[in-house]
Amino acid sequence: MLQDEKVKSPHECEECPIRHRAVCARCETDELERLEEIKYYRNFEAGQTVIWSGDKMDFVGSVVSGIATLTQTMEDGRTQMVGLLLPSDFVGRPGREGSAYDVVATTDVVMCCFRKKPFEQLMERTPHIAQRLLEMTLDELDAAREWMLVLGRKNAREKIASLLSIIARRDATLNLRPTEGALVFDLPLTREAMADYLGLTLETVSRQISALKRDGVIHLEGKRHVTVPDFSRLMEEAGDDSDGGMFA
Amino acid sequence: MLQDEKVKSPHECEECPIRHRAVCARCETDELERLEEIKYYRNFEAGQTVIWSGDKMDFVGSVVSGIATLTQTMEDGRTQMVGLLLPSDFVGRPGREGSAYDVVATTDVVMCCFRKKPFEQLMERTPHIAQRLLEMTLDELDAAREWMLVLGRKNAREKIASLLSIIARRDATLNLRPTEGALVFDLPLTREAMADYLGLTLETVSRQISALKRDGVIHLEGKRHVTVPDFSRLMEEAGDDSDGGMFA
DNA sequence: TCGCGCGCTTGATCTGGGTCAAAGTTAACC
DNA sequence: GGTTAACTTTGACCCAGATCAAGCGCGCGA
Repeated sequence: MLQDEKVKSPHECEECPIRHRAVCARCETDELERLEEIKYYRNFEAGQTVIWSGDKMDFVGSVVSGIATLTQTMEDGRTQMVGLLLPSDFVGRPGREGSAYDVVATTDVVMCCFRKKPFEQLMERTPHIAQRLLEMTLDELDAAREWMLVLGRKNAREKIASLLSIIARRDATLNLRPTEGALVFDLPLTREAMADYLGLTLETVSRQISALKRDGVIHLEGKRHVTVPDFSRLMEEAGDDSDGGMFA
Repeated sequence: MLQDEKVKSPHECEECPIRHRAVCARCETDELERLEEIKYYRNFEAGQTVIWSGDKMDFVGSVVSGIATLTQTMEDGRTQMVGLLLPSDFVGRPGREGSAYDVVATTDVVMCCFRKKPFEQLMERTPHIAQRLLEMTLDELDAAREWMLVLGRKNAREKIASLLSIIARRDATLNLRPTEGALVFDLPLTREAMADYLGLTLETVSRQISALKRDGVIHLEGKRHVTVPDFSRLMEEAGDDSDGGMFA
């Protein structure tokens, strides 16, 4: 299962791209050294499963680069994505043996891993880590609740618009692109993955994207490259007016 | 807005019904004394709004008794419940000014409150509180993700069965009822509140409850009193087979 | 005791999105 | 450079659940 996995030469925490957003964000230099002792890197290829639901997890860690998804599957095969893991997001749960979800890399992914036991011990002695993890978990909970509204009460068009606006927004903040006028980004998900995220079928996703294109809300180049000429228009289509603190 | 609110005479933490499940669960006696200094009780009547979405929160706290809900509302009035707060559940978010959701008491509720600032300060000096809060938040996140599957992929009948089995399960653990054979409990929610939880209309909720009754999955006395003759049958109807660790 | 209202049930009809089917696109791989 | 397979689009049709509309029944206040 892991034969195609390569181990990259480790790099220094101080120059890590997610140094100031991951679990380690609040750590002082000495705390970082302690973390550095127990960390290692793992690479996953696009499509590869990082962790299977039910498996016991012997590590926790952060996504350094790439995108992974958290999904739940019913016996009959219906699946629902329950989390989208971007760089700096944390994987695994301290104090729990197994994973409740499948974690799958949707692009090539580099993860910064810590063996679970040592990490848990370190966490007890290092409040900065627990504090940051609490903060991140609360943010994830807010995001999950936002998605409950999307899943429970929005129609297909609003769902697509919601997903696009979220991807656009995080892309703008991650890449710090100027955002003068039009937003431009690449969809990191297939139509099927979008459907799994939104509780739709891939056909409906395709139709609604076509409709948004036809109505001029978005512009498409190829299947994945999206231009949003007017972000507030997209927000309107998503059903949440207030322009989301995008330009705060 | 708060004129009908009464302040109950405070009682001792040591004999508090949620002593061992709330944020304070891990606190030692001395830590509890520190908490006791900044705590106060508030009572809310059924139907009363505890916190309005967007309001700045000057306190955080635990539900001591009764049931409250967390809901999100869109401009056009569509609402989605995003959390169900039972005794011992925590309300409010340290490190954030305003509430993102409406918090509404669905039954009479007693809350154990802490002024936000002092609580945050105390939390910094008391890892036991932060640890417990992290644990509770991770559990809430798991519950939220479970609901995302329900909202995104289950049909109306499965949704109702899922809700019933969750209520049945927590009722069994809270009240420590023997659970020999049939489960019996009262629905703490109106049909409309169930609909808001499940992303359905109240008519569909009503129809599906009638259908489950007709099919012998549940038995109803009045509108609220439910008997589940065969719990595993209910689980099957909910779409998740594995009998949920109910008898662990 | 009556009547009013709220919460609930049930029926009739409509429709958004699912399902099934087929064909178009793109990119990877001989 | 052509074949293939994965991904996507589009069309036709159908059904689960929404919507609209009546009525029921219990509890509360006068």
